[in-house]
Amino acid sequence: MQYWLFKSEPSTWSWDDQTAKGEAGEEWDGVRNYQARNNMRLMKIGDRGFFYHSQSEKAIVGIVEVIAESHPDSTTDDDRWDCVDIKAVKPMKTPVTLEMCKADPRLSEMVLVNNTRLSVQPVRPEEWRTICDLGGTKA
DNA sequence: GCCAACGTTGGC
DNA sequence: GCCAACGTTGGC
Repeated sequence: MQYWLFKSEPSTWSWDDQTAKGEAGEEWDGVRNYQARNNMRLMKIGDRGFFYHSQSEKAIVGIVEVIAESHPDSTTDDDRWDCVDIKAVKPMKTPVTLEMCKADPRLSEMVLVNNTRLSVQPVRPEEWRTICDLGGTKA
């Protein structure tokens, strides 16, 4: 099982939008970046991810689960772009802000901290545990 | 709102 | 195949 992080601007697609979809989940579409797409192609059903709000909030706000593996992105005819489906699992008890991640030495090598622009990124198991801890949430 | 970082495009 | 120009993202 792998861990990931999904980044979204709350004004475009927020945690509330995601939870409103319930068990049915939703496509993580609109990704037009090869690295992010390649990460999605590696995902398996049951993999877990953090849901991160960029821009104003800059915090990990919830946990999601992959419910469909990579398939063509329905929002484009361009066959270069694939996406997965994810569903909300649970919110973080306390949102884990970017500031907290930067301040924690255990997270100094996190992609979120070092490559701010990558919208779908891998998370190491130890980073996953650290963030769950900071967020007061059991994985 | 600005700007740095990064990715992509297109001319050569 | 290189590299300059451009566009986009996201933190500040």
